[in-house]
Amino acid sequence: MGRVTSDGTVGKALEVLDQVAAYGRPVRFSELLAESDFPKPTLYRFVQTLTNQQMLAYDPERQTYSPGVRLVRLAHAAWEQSTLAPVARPHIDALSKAVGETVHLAQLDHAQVLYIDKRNAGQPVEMYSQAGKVGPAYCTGVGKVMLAFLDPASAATVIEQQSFHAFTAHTLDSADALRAELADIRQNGYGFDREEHEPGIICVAMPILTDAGRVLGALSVTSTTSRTNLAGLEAFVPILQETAHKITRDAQNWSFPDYNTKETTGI
Amino acid sequence: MGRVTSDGTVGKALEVLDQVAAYGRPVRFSELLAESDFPKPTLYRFVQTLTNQQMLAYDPERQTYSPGVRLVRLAHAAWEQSTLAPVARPHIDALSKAVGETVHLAQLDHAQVLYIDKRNAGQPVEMYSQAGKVGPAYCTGVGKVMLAFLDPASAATVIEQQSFHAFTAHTLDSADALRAELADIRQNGYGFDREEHEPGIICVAMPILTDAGRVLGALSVTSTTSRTNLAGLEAFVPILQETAHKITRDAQNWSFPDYNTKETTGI
DNA sequence: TAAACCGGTTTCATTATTTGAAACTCGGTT
DNA sequence: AACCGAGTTTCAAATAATGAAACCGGTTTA
Repeated sequence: MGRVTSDGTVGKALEVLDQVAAYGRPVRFSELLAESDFPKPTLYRFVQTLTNQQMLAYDPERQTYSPGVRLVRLAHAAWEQSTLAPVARPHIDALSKAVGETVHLAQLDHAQVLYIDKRNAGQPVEMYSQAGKVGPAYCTGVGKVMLAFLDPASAATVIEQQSFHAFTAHTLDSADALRAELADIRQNGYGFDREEHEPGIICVAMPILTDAGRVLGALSVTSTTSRTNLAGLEAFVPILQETAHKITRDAQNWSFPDYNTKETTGI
Repeated sequence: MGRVTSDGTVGKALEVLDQVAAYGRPVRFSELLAESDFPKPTLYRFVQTLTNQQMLAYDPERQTYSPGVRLVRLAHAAWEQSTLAPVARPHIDALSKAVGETVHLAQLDHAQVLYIDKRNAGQPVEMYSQAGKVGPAYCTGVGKVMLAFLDPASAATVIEQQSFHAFTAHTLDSADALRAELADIRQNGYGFDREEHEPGIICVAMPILTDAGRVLGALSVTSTTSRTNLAGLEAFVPILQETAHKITRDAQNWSFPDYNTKETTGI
């Protein structure tokens, strides 16, 4: 678990915050302590401070900690300002309506795929996904297309960090297999998920690149093997490409108003 | 802007994070400095640290900072674990389908309403576009019903902090007017927004209370004066009440599995 | 052309905060 | 009555944060 560069006290506190978030359920202090490098009083004080600050929530009943509501407020601002979501929104609305299947918008965050937005079309697979959720990069359509177009140095670093857990029989199970697949994707300009993450779930994915070729994010259309097949999904490539280009265009022109009232308007 | 109790370095850094988020647009260092109590190098180092930690994102092009993607990841965990959203989800899905109008789920966060989830009658879930957004408590349906059933001491504190900005001609413009309205709401068990926040927008709201009467959150059904009127919305009271009760029941039984794999399953 | 200016960045001695071993509290065992 | 484990507090030593001042590179002003 290589630490980034631990910037002082703040970095350490945020490390603890991450630790709590990683559990995916409320945790007791002792559980954190067992997994932590910090001595007991140090960890204790971090948890106290974070709780004071509403970055953690404490349940006195169960004596557990979980990520706090303040994060929800902060994340709204992050989502609106630091992700592709606001620019992409109208385009993925249109895409979703046109293809009638579930659409995902994702960005790369460290070595993982971070889902930024999603549209469920008509009668979708009840698949459980949401904005803010993270997934593996090596076995999702969006993950692979982003890796494929990442600069070689960064790509190498990210590939290094993949775990290659075999979710299904089709999951790519080694760095070499992944690298071969990425070369393929670079060739075509888009990629598939061939039931590599979940059985029965397939998708076609398109990178969103700047004119200079830098990766901004990725788009995908997801379906099931019972409704269609890879050839069927491939038919969506032109509209995906067009949507990606529109997002690129808008992202590059994206500029913030000189003055934006801080007043909360609308809901 | 009264500081809570400023817990050391971490508290100060988070104060800066809040400051950036409050802008609602990317900000320059100098703008932050002008508004900040911190000396230049101190503020500079906080911004540096937060950026390193991906809590802020730096745009070298424009030389601006905005809340970072790490928050989106963390907030997902917060939303899943520390809010009513996961328990309420199936119930507001059903409610939304039944009433065919926009449904909101909110909680009280400090003196503000924090929107936790929402369903658009036509289009489904659009995650943090609304969730995470904050609004005034004194002029929204959900805000007023939560205040009405808050314990008197907390309610007084919150009322104290309202600004009573007149968004529309119908906005309650004083603490006294608000207190009278709250008494009314306590009487009825539910409340309305009579175009108090936005012209043409009306809603009926229902508190979500524990059996002991503690406020957990609130639900509302929103519509427009062109489509219906208050009497029309009042027809939704029984189903809103039923939904609120179901959420209460589930929230009280809510318990986390003993062991939950950390593996990312599904998307 | 020089001088002042401005936003951003770095230095470094001073100061205040963090740190963690140890010790303590409080329920619940043994 | 002694023990145990989870959580909490103490306090001197170690460390990290602090901020006045100075610096840098680009732009405007005199």
